[in-house]
Amino acid sequence: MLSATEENYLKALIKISEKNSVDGKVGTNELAVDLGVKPATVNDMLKRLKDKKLIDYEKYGKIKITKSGKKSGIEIIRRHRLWETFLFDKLKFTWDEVHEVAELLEHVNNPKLIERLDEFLNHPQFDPHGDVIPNSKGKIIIHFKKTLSNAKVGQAVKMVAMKENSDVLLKHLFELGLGINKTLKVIKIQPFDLSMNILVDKKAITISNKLAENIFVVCKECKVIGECNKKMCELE
Amino acid sequence: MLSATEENYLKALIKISEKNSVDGKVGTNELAVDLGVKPATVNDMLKRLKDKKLIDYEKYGKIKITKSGKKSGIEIIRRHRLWETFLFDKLKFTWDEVHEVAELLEHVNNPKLIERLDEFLNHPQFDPHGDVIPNSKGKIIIHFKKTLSNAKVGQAVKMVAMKENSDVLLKHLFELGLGINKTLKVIKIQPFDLSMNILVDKKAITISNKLAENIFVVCKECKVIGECNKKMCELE
DNA sequence: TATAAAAGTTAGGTTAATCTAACAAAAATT
DNA sequence: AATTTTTGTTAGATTAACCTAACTTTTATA
Repeated sequence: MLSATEENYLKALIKISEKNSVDGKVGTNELAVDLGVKPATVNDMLKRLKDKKLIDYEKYGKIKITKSGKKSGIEIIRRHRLWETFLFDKLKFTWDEVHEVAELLEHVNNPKLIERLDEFLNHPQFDPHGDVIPNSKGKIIIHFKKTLSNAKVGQAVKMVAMKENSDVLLKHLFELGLGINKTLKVIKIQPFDLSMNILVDKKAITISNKLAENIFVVCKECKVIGECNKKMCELE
Repeated sequence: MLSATEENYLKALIKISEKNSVDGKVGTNELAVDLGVKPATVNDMLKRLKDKKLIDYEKYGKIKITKSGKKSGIEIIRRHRLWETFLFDKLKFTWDEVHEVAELLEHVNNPKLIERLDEFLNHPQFDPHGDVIPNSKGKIIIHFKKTLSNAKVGQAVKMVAMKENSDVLLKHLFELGLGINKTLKVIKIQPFDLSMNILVDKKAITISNKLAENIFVVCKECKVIGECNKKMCELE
């Protein structure tokens, strides 16, 4: 069992090591700054996290999260992002309000709660900030996050997710014949309002720029979600 | 600001003093047993709660919660019961599973979260156990909780709430012309399946016993919710 | 390369929440 | 009323999470 504080350390460790993405190693001060505590406090905690085998760490060395630490940390991130999605989609919080509240809710540790919440939210893939929600196995499906509004005329893209999961959006997409895994080809973009003429299932439809901004796509080459990489991707 | 532990002490104090309803005073051991800690621990906490003016307390005397303590405690109970309702209505937890999870969620202290949740759940008046949910002003509307299935032939009752707030139930009630504050008069009860013929807005309808068990009513005399008292009430 | 700056550590202290063991007061019973 | 039982209190420890102040190691730079 992890305390809320320990969970926050793991989360911070993952966040920082992803930013300084060289070798994923983090310093004591860096962690202290991020968590808003003193380096001495971090030092205490490092001993405990090491005892629990959540980090690899030697005196005066750098901190590296272990596999088990990362697994736990990703679970916290999953909870955080699911709660953010709940607050945004269901309770109508704005995207800038959700983080603070999710920061509290994420420490409620009950696996069934999270699975049911995920189900209730329709297994969302992105939180309201557009960050990927790790799945229940702790796998982060990394795709090259771009909205349809980034696509150029002539490009073929595949829809992989939507920014929000509201009933109105879902219904609208359904009526247009749009959905996850559909291939969309951009035929024309109206310069005036940026609305798009696109081809879906051999049918031409028109969608507004607002809608295009809510649809996440990958380039057609990225056939399997998660296998898209920057060099291959046609989308900027 | 109250810690989760302090919140639990207040909740326990309200619960126990309502049970031993003579003068609402509680003993140290009693509290210790309820909270699953040692009396010595309770003693420490009593000092802190007294400093914060949440309880009245003198050495070797009985504990009495103050007005301010009660206000905070009722707020926790409100959160708890709203979360229970959420878990039951939306996440399809069973009524016996909700308590444990709500016990964790209730300590997330964010007023906007609770107000939005209340709204999202359609301002429920009862939790899945049938306990009253205090309103946002901390007022507990006490009505004589009985379901329509308790009414006798010829009785006129007023609908005050429903046991759950699921979409299916809400829709069903709407289609039948039933809703909060409607007056219902029982015309006949079928002995075979206990289904009822009732009069609503001068229209006769038939409802199943299952539905009748999900509708909370007060006797017609209790015109204003909260002013119903046992002696007056026709319902047993 | 010597030294100053930055980064990291240790020792010792605090607070909340818990404990055990010993003691004191109040209540119940003989 | 005296004694036993129950109830409540105190003192002293522990653990997690924090702190400050002093110290040490590493790194950067003059």
